[in-house]
Amino acid sequence: MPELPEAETIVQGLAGPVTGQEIQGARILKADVIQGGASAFRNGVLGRSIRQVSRRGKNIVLTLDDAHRLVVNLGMSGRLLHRSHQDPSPPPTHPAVIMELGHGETLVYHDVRRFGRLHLMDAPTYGDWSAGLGPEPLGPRFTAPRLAADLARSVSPIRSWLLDQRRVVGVGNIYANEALHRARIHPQVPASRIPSSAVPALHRSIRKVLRDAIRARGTTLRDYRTAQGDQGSYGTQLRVYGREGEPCHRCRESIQRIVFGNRSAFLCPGCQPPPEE
DNA sequence: CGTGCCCCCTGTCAGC
DNA sequence: TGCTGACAGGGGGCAC
Repeated sequence: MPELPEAETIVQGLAGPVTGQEIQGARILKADVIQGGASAFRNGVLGRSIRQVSRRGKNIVLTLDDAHRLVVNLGMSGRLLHRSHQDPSPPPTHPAVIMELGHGETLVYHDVRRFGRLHLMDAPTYGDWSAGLGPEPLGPRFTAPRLAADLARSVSPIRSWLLDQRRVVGVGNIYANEALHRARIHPQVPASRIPSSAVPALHRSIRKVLRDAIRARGTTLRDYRTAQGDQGSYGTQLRVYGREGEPCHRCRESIQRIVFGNRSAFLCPGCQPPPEE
């Protein structure tokens, strides 16, 4: 579910409320979301303070005062919610982990499908993990020349390439499809067959879609919520994702849905010609 | 090694 | 109304 814009929005909503707070209690209701064992997790977080809230790709990273990192991957349906004592909103329906912060405040990991994971890492482990991921698409190391060089080394369909977090982080199925439509590239074009002249447009499209989605506080299709439980509004700006049969805003042709790599891809057959042969 | 396919799990919705 | 199957923002594991 949540891609970079959703994770970024959660980080922005969480930083103020939880930075500096001590984790005074940890109730693990669904142990299968904890990577590496529930008791090690509980022992590792109890009594620690949250020093910083940040993000690596789609993952939310809580840096603790002993330099350990609590990495939260939201999977398809995960939410990371800050709740205060007098919170008027109804209590979460599928809490998996509840961390108590004192003053009646809680940090709740909520996940219906439980594809998400909470992983407590020591500093070296975090470094290794992060080093295995691709560049941040909104960061300085993600440049059009680097993208062109990286694309040239893979025969994967470009949509699959964009979803691979070792290549570039943070792009998921919604924003991959949106960026490819803007760049007028068919999702099944092999990465290495994208002409270098087309790479700057793809680079620009990826960054624009992600930035615009952050501004809209993400896309809520069903499960995603901000740290305060609110919905994101980028759904109204989607040009292809979920619009099968509706007209392309550019050329009025009917948006198509195709399936490969076990996932739906959405495209405009007028704007995004299929790869030859 | 790179690539593609299956599966993890629960909920919702369309079609019958 | 209720059943069945398809499908859903992700990613790990495994076969080739």
